[in-house]
Amino acid sequence: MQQRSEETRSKIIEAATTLFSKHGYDATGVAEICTTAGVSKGAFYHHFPTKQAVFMTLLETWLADIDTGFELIRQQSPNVSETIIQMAQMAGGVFQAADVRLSIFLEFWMQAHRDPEIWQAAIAPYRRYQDFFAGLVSQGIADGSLRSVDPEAAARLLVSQAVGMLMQALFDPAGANWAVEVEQSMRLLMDGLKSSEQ
Amino acid sequence: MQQRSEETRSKIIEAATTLFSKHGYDATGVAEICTTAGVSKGAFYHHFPTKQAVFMTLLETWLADIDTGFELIRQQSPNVSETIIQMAQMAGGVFQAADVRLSIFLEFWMQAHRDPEIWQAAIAPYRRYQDFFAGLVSQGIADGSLRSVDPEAAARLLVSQAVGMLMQALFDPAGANWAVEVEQSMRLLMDGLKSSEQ
DNA sequence: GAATAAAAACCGACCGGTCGGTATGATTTT
DNA sequence: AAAATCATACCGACCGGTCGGTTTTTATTC
Repeated sequence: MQQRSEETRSKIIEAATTLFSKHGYDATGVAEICTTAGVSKGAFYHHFPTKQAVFMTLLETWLADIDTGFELIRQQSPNVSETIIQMAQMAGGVFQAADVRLSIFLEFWMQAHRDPEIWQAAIAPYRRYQDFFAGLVSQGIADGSLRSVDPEAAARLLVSQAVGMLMQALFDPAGANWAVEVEQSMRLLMDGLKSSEQ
Repeated sequence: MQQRSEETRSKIIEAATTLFSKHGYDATGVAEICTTAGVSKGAFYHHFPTKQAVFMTLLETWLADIDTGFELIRQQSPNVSETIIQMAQMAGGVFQAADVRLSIFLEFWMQAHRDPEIWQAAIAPYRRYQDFFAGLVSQGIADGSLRSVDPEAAARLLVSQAVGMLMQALFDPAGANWAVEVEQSMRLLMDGLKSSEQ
């Protein structure tokens, strides 16, 4: 049994998660992670080859979470507009619960912008989301619920909206009740995309 | 004459601008800035009390630029939808020309998120933009060109869209011709906000 | 199941190097 | 010559990562 090993590993990840989001990636020292996790530096470098490796692990976890969440929603709701709004609501839930994760996304973007390895790990799923929404919009157009717009463009609109909201919520958390605002904005946006017949 | 003094100061700012955007704030050392600017460390700390002060100076410059740009556009174009789209186009211009500045905004957000001083310097103009667009939308509703929506919500939609596009352009510059995409998305969005009569 | 060997996990002192900032003196400008 | 401006050497703190050694777990043998 490697139970102890898994425990330390998860303790490291947990500590890294909170510290990265609180102080950022660069500002968080490996030593700090270790003390917070109640683990020695040796243990840290036993489990992860480098600080960046921890970051990558976190990233993969977040992305996987989002993927499953999206897929779940898509299966449950047949209506396209409602699907998208529900996804926004899910994002809204993330806003509230996870000050923790949110900053990491930002930090991650910074890293991705400079580090080719991280960029590769990120650009793929990112483009998947683009396609995902384009597919949703196409579906909506096909079933007549949405106006006949360019699905790619509409998808970019949706993704931009989500990203922008995420950013604002991160930047000015107290500026609004973002969980509410997200839904409101999303409905407004989807209203603009709805076909005039319904 | 303080001509020499001004020259060194501007050389420092110029070097800091490019280096911050290329490697980020943390990763850029004061020494690096100095060598790039062809200036000694003593000169640096004669002109700026701290590295952060340079950053703040840059920030104020960007914000002032945006402000004047917006005001200019608003004066030139009386039509609300067109005004907003033109602003988006201006943003598109920024996308292309200024890889330089773009990353700094992101970096700036990171800093702002942690440093109360920077946050204060940033949140004020940010909320100004929010109000600015809310005002524009109100104007559009009043003159009958826009649907009767909540101006605050619509403004948030617009700001989110701009922010989101900015982020995507930064994150995946080669993923699309963003100058074009921005206009397209903005038109799509504004179409959704237009009153049905025109 | 006790003993033992091998492997995995863990510890914490330590290293090379970097960084922001300072101290002090030289050089220019007025 | 006084004041502003710039150059250089330097400091202390810190950081990511290494390393030799210790403890704990697992596998094996009797």
